[in-house]
Amino acid sequence: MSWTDERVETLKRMWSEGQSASAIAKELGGVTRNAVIGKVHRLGLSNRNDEPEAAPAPAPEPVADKKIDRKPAPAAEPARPEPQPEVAAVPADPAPEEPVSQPVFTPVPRRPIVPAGQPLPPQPSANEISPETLASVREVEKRARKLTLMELTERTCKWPIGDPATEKFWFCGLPSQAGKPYCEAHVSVAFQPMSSRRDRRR
DNA sequence: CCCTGATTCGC
DNA sequence: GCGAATCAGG
Repeated sequence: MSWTDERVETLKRMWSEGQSASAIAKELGGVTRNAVIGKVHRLGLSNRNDEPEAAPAPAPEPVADKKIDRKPAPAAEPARPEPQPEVAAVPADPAPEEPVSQPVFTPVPRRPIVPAGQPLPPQPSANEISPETLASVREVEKRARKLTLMELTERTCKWPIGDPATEKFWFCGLPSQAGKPYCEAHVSVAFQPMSSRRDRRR
């Protein structure tokens, strides 16, 4: 495969979208992520920042006859946001945040909103999940790999376990179902078929 | 071990 | 110019 204009265009587009080199390589086909990265560098767009502002400040230093020893160059780091893969798909909210206290001033600015200690796992609160399934899930969670956010991959179950406000928090991490964000057990509780309950005929 | 981008260097 | 191998890191 060669870098046709079209392929380069796709590369540029995806790269600017924050896609990873491997994802781009996969999309293009016929190339490895190394090839993509190599091309990216050759095209000079390794820096995924195109902020209109942030003028590099030319600072020509017109005066030449000033024997001032300049320091190597401050080189200010713009600090890029680095688009992290969204984990927003996390179901439920085990620890409901204290909804902003009244505009009235309160002597006690904050209270220990964290009961902590309790499992509180039944995420999909609403729906009815068969006790068997639930028990099965609880069982599976005992074998959770307890991964941290960073350790999650496309192939690990991203089901959160525990209370994010405490140390007792981690992600399931067991092998996820192909294409799904969760392992088999968690997929079963995450994706309810709209009418899990005995459909009442009209 | 999974993955990420960065760099090197023979082709 | 190309990209595999390698490096450095989360």
